[in-house]
Amino acid sequence: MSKKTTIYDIAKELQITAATVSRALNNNPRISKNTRELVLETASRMNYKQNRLALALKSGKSNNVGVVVPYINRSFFSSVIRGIEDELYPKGYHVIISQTHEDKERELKIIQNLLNAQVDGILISTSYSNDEKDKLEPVLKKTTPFIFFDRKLNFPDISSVTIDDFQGGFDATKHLIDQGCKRIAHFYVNNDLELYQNRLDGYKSALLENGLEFKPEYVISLKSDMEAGMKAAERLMKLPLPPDAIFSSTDKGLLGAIKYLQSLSINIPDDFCVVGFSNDPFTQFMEPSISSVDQSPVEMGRMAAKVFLEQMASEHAVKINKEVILPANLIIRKSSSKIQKK
Amino acid sequence: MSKKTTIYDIAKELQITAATVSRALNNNPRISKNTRELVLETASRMNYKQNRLALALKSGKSNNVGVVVPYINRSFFSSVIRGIEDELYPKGYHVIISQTHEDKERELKIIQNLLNAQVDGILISTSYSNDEKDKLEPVLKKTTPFIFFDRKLNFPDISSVTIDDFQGGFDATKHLIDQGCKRIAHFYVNNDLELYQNRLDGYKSALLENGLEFKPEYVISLKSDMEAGMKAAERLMKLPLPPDAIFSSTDKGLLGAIKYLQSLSINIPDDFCVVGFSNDPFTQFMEPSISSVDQSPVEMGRMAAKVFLEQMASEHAVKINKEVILPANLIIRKSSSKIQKK
DNA sequence: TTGTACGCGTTATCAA
DNA sequence: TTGATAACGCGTACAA
Repeated sequence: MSKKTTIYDIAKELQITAATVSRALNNNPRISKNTRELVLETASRMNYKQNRLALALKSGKSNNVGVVVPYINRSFFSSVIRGIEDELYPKGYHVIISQTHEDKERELKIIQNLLNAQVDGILISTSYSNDEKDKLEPVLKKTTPFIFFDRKLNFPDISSVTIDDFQGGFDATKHLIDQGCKRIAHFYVNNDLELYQNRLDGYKSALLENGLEFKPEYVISLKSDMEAGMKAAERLMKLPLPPDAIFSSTDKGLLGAIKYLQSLSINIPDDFCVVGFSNDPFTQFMEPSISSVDQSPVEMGRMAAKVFLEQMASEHAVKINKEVILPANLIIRKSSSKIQKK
Repeated sequence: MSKKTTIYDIAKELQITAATVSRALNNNPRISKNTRELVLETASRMNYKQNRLALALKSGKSNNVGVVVPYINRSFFSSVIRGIEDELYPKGYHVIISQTHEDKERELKIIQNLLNAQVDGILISTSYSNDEKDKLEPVLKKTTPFIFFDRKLNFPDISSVTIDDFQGGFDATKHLIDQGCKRIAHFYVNNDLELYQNRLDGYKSALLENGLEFKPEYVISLKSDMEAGMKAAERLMKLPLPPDAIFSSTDKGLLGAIKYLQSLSINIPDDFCVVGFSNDPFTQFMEPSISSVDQSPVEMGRMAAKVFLEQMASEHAVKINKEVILPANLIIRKSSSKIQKK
């Protein structure tokens, strides 16, 4: 209805000047207790609300932070955002969400757009690409702080928060070996994100350290969905010497494999053990429940936010390049508990 | 590095005035083709980016929309947001996310905050409360468009997008009856959100229309978690005449019940049928897969965004009060397929 | 302690 | 077709 009240309205009402009102509102010491109280009172009576836009324009600080993810309704990403928001909201920041739909072009546009909107920083989990590193490069040269989480790109001077994917891959594989599995296959997701490579490396390393041979035919490249997982499992089981376990870089892919194995009446975990990656919520509800490597998404979000805040605090200092690597936590459930299941 | 270039920088470079630059940039017809091209060229050369903040202050339109939910990492809410963002981003809007943590005080502060940030509208799924209707009321009187989705409050002149919870409850119950279930229990979530009441009403209505008696002892109030679901099921099964089916308003609660029933070696669906509500992703992966009422969250988000856009389009017209009710879709899976399961 | 004046980056109005 | 100027709402350096 009525127009929004500004400090000018309050000033007029009180026969003083807008500057005085501003001072009163901002707890500026250079003002009498009397007028301050008067202003405060009138402000609340007139239902005054500060216009953050004007403040932002004036100060050059919008108090908005952009968060860019492929899709916000993926459990992992929404949880990271949960963490970011939890950490940033109390500090007065608002979180602006954008989804790239796993599209590199769109990602670039989104970043430009956020920059136009004068966000104070951008937290991003980048989309797949094919050697298009350069595309993002010019935009990263800006003064606006960038922080990668989970899916990072290797640029100098850009901070990142990731988990230890190598360790995750290693632990999962080692765990399967400890269960007595001898022929461990791996579901690999084939794109340019180095995190999948790291998990694969962890897998290899665990095999070798434990005297098991690395067999290329046991590594299947697939997309992260059930369908692909079923096909991958089928391919594996038709090998002359089929594996007796799978460590999968994707929970969804693993799910497909499980369905396929069950259709063959293969018992999990007695005949075949599996471990996934991501600890997607559904893994704990399945029967059997699925072991998976947890990525602590909420923690990751909080940490990314903290790194951003640090960056802001050290204002004009040299650009910080902080690489935080969170631990990967293997969650052992029934799907790989051959030894002592209850 | 270098400061951001403004239209003044371009103007100076070209020895013209900022107004002219602005006109060129905005395809204003009142400018010569020559200078326009010159400006456009120089702008891109100097890497000019429009400052949306200044534009927002000037125009009174921020092109930001606030979205308020209890927690963004709940599957349902993150999917609604997915829909909202998908619809709004192409129209040039940015989505600002806030979480109430199911806290009414916080919700109010968040709304004030978003209003201060000059958002063009607020899409909200409200938190539980206890008759605190009034608390939100003053803030809803603002000119800024509000739109409720899923969890609505009954205020005049406020649009809403919900699903037909009554129909959902009715269909789920009717389906159980069709499966031959005679003693159907209901998990009810007890708070002031009318949607749970509507589901209960649908349940009652289906019973009565089909000649089944409504028994209060078959309706259990609980919170939406596994623990509560287990206890609720235990209580039901210790009744002199235990039920043979459950229609639950919450998937998580139902999950607990299923775990309990399975611990009693009760076979689902042969001995006992269950249907949940929300179609949480995990329901389709379980064994047996769980029937549930789908709420089309992404669609709901898109629709809420559309209603907002309509509201914006009809600018100074009378406040629109649009109540969109989307259909509830019962998804039948194994957990309630007693008759013709494959 | 308070008022005056300016600038943040843009667009719109009016005049030239 | 272009220029000059005001205005959006706020905070602050400077002057009083």
